[in-house]
Amino acid sequence: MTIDTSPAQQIDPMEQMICFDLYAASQAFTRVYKPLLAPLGLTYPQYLVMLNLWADSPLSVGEIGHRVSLESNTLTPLIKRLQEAGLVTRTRDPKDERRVVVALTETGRTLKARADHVPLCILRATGMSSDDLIALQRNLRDLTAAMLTADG
Amino acid sequence: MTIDTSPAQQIDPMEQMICFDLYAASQAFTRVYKPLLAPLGLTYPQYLVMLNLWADSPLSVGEIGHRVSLESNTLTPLIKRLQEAGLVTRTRDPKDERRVVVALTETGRTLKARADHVPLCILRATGMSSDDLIALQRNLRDLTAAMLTADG
DNA sequence: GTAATTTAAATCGTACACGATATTAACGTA
DNA sequence: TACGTTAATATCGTGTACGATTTAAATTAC
Repeated sequence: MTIDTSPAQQIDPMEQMICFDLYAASQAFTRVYKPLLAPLGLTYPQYLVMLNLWADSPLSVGEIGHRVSLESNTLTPLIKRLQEAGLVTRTRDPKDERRVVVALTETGRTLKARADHVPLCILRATGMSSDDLIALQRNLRDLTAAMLTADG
Repeated sequence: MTIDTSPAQQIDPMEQMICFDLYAASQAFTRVYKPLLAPLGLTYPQYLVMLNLWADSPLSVGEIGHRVSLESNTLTPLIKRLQEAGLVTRTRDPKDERRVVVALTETGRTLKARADHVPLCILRATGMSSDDLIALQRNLRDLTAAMLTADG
């Protein structure tokens, strides 16, 4: 293959890097979410877990992990913090003692009302139209899919 | 603008979230970078720092931080690891003893040759044309700028 | 020229991420 | 039914992120 092998470093190293822009956008979201979630006592990953439980409770650790793309090594301590905050319970599934079932407590369920305004705040913070956001979302998903199937 | 204020939880909670797609895309990049950077003994954030030093050495901790959008609380331990790996030196600036100047060692400079293929591998893994990538990059930067100026 | 302020790094504590390994339960097979 | 395998969590170690505080040097104000 013939490839442009001109040194990358002749350009501003950060200028050319799509991954850096992704990282920056991701961080920008984190910064917007933080003041919205702090009054609820949630971090952003915790909010993602609660979102899924609000939609569907109970869920096993593995089911949550599948939805938020995290594994037990990250989720177990995170969910334990939610438990310490009184938002969820963790119990072994009697049908399959390997599974840990996470369920909302009444406190956890109640918190939902206080979180309902968050998505709209985020949407407005983007300053983008729904159509543009959906287009961007599609681009990001295509990109992600391509990256994950890349043969390296 | 007219906004759909229907409760978020009636849709798949993850489906609607642009921030989740950003996060996923970012993680996908991390996964593609890891096998490329592991042979060099670098993590992705460390690679970002090295990229800047390869372009411009020496740099102060603050200058590096400005370029990679990280602060000393993250950079100091990261740079100490690069120092332990023999890639950089850390010295106080005699002109301003508050500043710590990070400079490449000969080993650090030499590593550049082994990293030169990385950007091209990444570009190919995206499966996107340069034009599409640039367009996406522009979208992401607009989005980031809007988020950071949002009045919350 | 000293005190108050600002600035640059570092330190500390909390919370992700994630590879590797361990643990325990369920399952499949002889 | 004992045994090897698979599956679901948990644990451990390393490395970011980042808010809050600390330290020390430089700058400003007076």
